[in-house]
Amino acid sequence: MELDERKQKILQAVIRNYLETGEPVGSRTISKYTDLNLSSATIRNEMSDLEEMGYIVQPYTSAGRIPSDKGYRFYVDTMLEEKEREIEELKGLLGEKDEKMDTMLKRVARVLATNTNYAAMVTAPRYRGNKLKFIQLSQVEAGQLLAVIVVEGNVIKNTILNVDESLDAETVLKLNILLNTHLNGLCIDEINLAMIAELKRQAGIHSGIVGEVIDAVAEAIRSDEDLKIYTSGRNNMLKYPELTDNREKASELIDIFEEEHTLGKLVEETLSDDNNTGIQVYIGSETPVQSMKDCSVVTATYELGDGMRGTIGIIGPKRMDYDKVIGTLKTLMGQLDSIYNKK
Amino acid sequence: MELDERKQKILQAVIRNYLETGEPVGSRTISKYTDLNLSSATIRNEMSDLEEMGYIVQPYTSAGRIPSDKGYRFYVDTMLEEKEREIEELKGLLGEKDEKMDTMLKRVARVLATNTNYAAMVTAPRYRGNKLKFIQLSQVEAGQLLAVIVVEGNVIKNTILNVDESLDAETVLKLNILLNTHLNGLCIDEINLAMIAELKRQAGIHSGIVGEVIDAVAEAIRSDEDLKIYTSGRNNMLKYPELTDNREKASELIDIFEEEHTLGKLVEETLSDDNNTGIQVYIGSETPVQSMKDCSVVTATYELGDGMRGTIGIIGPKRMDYDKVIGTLKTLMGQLDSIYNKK
DNA sequence: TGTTAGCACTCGAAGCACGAGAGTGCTAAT
DNA sequence: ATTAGCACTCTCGTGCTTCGAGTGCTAACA
Repeated sequence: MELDERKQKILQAVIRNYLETGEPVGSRTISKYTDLNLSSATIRNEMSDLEEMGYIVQPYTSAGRIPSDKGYRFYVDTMLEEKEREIEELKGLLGEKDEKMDTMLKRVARVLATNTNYAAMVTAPRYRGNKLKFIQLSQVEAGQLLAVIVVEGNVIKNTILNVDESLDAETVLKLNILLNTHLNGLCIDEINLAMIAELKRQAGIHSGIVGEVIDAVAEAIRSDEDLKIYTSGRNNMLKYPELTDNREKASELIDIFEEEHTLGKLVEETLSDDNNTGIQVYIGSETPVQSMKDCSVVTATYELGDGMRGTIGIIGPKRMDYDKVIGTLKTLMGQLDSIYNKK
Repeated sequence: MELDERKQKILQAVIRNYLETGEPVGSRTISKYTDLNLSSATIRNEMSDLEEMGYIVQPYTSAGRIPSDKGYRFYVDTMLEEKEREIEELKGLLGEKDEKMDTMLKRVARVLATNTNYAAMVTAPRYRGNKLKFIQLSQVEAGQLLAVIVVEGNVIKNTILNVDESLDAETVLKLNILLNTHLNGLCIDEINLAMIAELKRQAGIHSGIVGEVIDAVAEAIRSDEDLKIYTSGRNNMLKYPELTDNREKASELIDIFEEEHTLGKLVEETLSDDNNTGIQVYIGSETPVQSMKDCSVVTATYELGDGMRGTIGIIGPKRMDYDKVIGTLKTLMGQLDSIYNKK
């Protein structure tokens, strides 16, 4: 059977209507809703076909129809109307490139959540493959060495190292020069064992410290551990009865946001897909996280400068307003881009 | 009417039972439950008295009784059995004094939440009145100056300053020495205008930078803005039907955790009370946050060194296991104390 | 005087029947 | 190919009844 234009129109009408109301939609509604001027009986026949083809389902005999995952997928793939939305609140965020990254991201999450009425998550950019910009060792007190590591994009990482020996100012200065001259401008892949050995050799009796610093640098750049995720609006999930009609479901859903590594899975998936246009939609069972099978997730990758990539995600019910969400994300991407890349 | 020993025993039995079951408790239950060897009829009379005195209430005519806020209050004030609990998982946390503070606190929150089955929050210590330990300026690139500020307790704060001028290494070194010699060991109150003026004078043409650094220091120490709160287990709230029997209630409750300044109110309250023993219990309407009037909140203040104080809070239903929660908090306080203060 | 047994009464929870309404699928007419 | 008509199905809300837990009161008892 073929999905001709009329069937498509009906499918679209069913989905649109269901997105709005959340109720199964019947043939009579469609008959009035569309400009097809068909009677409900005709629509019924068509809907029967659509059901057979798997685009819509009946929750129970003689109820209206609701879209299946396949239906949503078709809708998202072919029927979206790009309505570029203006996110007014977001305008106020621009301009402060070197503002603390985390306040910025936190705010982005909040704006997204309140704007869409879904839950939002934003991951801090992962600086895998990114360049080291600056290292600074300072002796804070005897036996305690503070290592500050700055990575391209002004991401800053502090670590306190405990050292046995007490160092004089000059030694610290020497170490700083040593480290900076050799390591600055390199990305993690370029710091190999040979180089570490050479550094240690030059550091002489302080090779131990160099080792520790290198570890700290590796740690700073290693992204997994540092995967910070900001979320907002998880209570929005409670607004959608189909997601939280019983306690366990609700609890499970709220719980997802507690465990960072669960959300991390979403991120992995998104980032690993290199050739995406930037926006990705997971509908129902398509999501990599099993416990979100009743949700849809829309993710977008943002880029700040060389290879610094983070993810923004919106999590909501399957009947989310894909148009709006995708539009919102797109404008947001644009804004971030113009703040961090063009300028 | 007097609250004689028998009445107390009955009150206690009612509360204990209600804490366990969450169901209104009837006279017959008490009659069997206690070692008083009284018939249900007698208990009924006593319960009638207790109700008249305001310690218990009937949710509706001819149902069992549940404790009122006053009842809980009496219970908490006079009837708690200190069962010092061991929090096994917590043992693993010790020893790492200079570990990153925030991972530590996050973990504390999680352990508390899973251990008690309530929601937990932990605020990072506010270092009001705390001493500056170390300042380090470094030129990261032309026009960008990185200021690292370390406060007692190894709380580290980074700021990037944009400066017009490009400085040579020697100047930066001089500024560092200048700042450190004058400011180290001081707390925010001790850095007055006269001192700032003197510093600026000595900095000569770089007085502008000094000004910015001082601002950054002030910002670093100013606690309100930096009030970080770690939460965990908010989905636990969904486990208690009386808190989340309808959507709005649930949503409102989950929402509380989203807004840091709401939780902040609890903290304010706790910290401002100087002469407390360290643990404070707010029952129902006693809490400073209106939207938590169906909850109880148990907060504790922890101290790390000189005046660095933070708050730990457990939020749950009024029928929370006060014994357990208070016990848990107490042992936890002890552990924190031994890690950070004794050592 | 304090305690207890007995009993009528109250009220919510759970179960059941029933009708209304929305929607379908099929058939026959257009 | 479309549509009107109709019987059928299923959910949802409503009202009714029953059940049981629990109370309050009274009268008897130690």
